[in-house]
Amino acid sequence: MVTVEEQVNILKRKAAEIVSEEDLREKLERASRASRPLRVKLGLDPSAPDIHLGHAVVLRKLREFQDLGHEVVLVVGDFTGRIGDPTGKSETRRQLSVDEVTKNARTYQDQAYKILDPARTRIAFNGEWLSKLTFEDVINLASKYTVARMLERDEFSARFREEQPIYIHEFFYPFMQAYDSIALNADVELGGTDQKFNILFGRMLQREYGQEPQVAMLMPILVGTDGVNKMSKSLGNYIGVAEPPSQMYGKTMSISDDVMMTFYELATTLPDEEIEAVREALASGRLHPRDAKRRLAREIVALYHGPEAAKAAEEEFDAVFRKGELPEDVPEVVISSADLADGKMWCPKLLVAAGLVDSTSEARRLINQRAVRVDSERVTDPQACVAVRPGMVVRVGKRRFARVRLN
RNA sequence: GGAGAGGUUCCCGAGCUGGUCAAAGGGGGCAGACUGUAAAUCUGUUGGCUCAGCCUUCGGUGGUUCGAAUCCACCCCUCUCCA
Repeated sequence: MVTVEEQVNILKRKAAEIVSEEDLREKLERASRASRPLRVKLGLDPSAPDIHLGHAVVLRKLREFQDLGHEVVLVVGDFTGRIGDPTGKSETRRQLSVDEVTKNARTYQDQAYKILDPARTRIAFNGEWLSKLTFEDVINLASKYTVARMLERDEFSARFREEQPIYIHEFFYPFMQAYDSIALNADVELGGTDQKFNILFGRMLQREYGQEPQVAMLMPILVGTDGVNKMSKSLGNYIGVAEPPSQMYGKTMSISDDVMMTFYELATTLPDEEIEAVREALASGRLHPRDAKRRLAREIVALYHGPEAAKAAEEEFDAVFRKGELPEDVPEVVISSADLADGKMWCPKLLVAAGLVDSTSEARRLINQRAVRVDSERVTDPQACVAVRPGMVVRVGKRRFARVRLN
């Protein structure tokens, strides 16, 4: 049996903030005495089902709760998703159909189980309770908070200051998320530090509804591969947990040295001492940053695909990018022989057909920029026609490849 | 409801005394050089089309004109102030 103190120590590791640690300890104590697990909640956005290393930071913490015997509830925001959330400006976020939500939730679940223990995970859809609230209920909820306090939220205050529109219904998102906590009677809610407002909101609302407030556990936000913005699907700077080993490895190698240690801390499960050792070796110059990053990439791939795959990914990476060889798994594209004239095809057209570029205009530009190769022959003339042979490899830039198959 | 400011290409943001505007500049993206597929730096490119030309773009719809992102009318949307 793990003592409460030990639990607290495990759980606070790597957390950015806990509101409050005292509450957590108390809840753990009571739970332990009553041999009842804590109910730990995480909300999911059903519109972007791909889980990346940023999510993994939070999921891993959830896993720790599970390993200590607690219960995890993943709340799929199907209701929230159906309403559509116009964050930012003009583009109203697309409303999702019921089918899409279930499909996305499924994908999410599959990916999340790479980290979580399915046996101790419960999935809930918030439409289950939110769709039942009456207008009166909603008004009642809304009466618990003031506009001024709502505007304390960073995102709102910034938009207000910059005279950007804030729609009334956006004020309801914190209420919805908080109500989830009430509906579940959550003991703990996890999230990134960017969720602080929403999660604290849950605490306040639970108190209003006579529940014991949940503990807010905030995990650090992982930066994306660009090293600047937070990792997110929409920014395209993410490494997905479901990505193939070679991509994971490559993407990791492309992050900047500056954020490498952050990745060591948040994206690997290495013990603190190991990470410290790497940091010191780097600082003293004993370790080449490239080699530190190679190790990082191996660690990350191994976490999701196993050590074998990590090794293979490294070998392939070396072959492709250090020796300039072709990757093993060049995606095949089928070209219809009906599109050929005399066995040849206009090069820009070929690139479009191969799905390597979006338009012939783009292809022309890339050819002019000497970025296009057919079987390692550089194409320099945008007018060029190339003889299309099965098995030939078309390449754009360093990382876009396609192997041609006829018909 | 009234008064004012605004809606421009992925984003920010010029242009708005009508043609020389596919639209300055910056950011981001992509590509090339240099490298460690790092960063920094330099260079090119960034609507589409078999492309020295043509086609579609500047909130929407109509109009004026040989010609409109630029002028006019109406409409839609955002922000500020007043009520």
